Amino acid sequence: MTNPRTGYPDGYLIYLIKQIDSGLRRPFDELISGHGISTAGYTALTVLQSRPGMTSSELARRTFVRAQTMAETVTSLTQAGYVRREKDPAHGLQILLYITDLGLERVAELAPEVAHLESDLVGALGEGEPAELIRALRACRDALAALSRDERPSV
Amino acid sequence: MTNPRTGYPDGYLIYLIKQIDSGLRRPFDELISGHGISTAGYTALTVLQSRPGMTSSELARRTFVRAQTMAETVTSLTQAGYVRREKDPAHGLQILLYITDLGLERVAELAPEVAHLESDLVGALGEGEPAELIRALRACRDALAALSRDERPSV
DNA sequence: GAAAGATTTCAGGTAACCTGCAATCGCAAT
DNA sequence: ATTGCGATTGCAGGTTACCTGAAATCTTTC
Repeated sequence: MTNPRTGYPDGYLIYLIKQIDSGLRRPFDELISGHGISTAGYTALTVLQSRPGMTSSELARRTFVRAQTMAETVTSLTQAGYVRREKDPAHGLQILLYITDLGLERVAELAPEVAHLESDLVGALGEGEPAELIRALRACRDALAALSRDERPSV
Repeated sequence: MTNPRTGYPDGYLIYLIKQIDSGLRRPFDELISGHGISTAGYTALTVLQSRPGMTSSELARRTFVRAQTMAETVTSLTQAGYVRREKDPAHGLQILLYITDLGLERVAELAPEVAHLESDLVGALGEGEPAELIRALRACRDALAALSRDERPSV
């Protein structure tokens, strides 16, 4: 009933994460809709901003979705002019993705509002706690990545 | 660009939460499908387990979804025999929800596997860190709840 | 007792996932 | 070299979990 690793009921951590994600969905969608971009698209765009030249499949692995799902997202971003596709000269098969100036513009436009929502989210936390929270969540994310590598090398 | 409250780029905390939620989706779905229950249904069921006698609308507020959405989930749980609906004698309109023995059975069945997934998730964290993480996430959840109360008293 | 608010229900729609299948290419081993 | 395997990409078809809109019923408030 009570998980010795967490000190709370089994599944409570997972429940909390799902609950927060659900609670973010609406305010987040409100922010970005009206800027001509979807939630999935925004996520992909921010990853491409910090890591230009990824393939769609790499992007899919990083965000824990199937390659086919990410391909759809990337297609609409490309059609909107936020992402540019370039054939990899070394790898005839792969197509490398780059965020365009227009894409950078959209992300920059949204940054203040996203930062504001994030500040609301951590508003009740004390000094240094948000950084600590992020550190812990990164460890969880990495654990999940290791899990999905082991269990489904590629489907 | 960098949020002074988090010490990380704007939106990174939100990104991490969405990423982890996405990473949990597949292993979690794998766990519970095959036990005749959906993700949304499982969530509602665990809440009803700890707080019997809620209305569907209350449940909706708690999980940050619209009342109509929760009504659908509750309908299928009722049809499956996991939830019992009882007219509130004091409030002719409200219908109170109770988890049934069958519902409790399903939740109990799944508890070990959910606990295992959760242990994997926090596997890289040190002594006492999971409890600290949960505490911080609860504060974030409460901040979100306050937000949604203020901005949309009820739509 | 009428207006305002909340709960429930029905109807219709969408975003973001999924599986399955096929074509193409790189790479390694026979 | 050719055969076979894994990875990337593309196309087709579904599902889940959300959403809005609108109406009926009941409670509360003025």
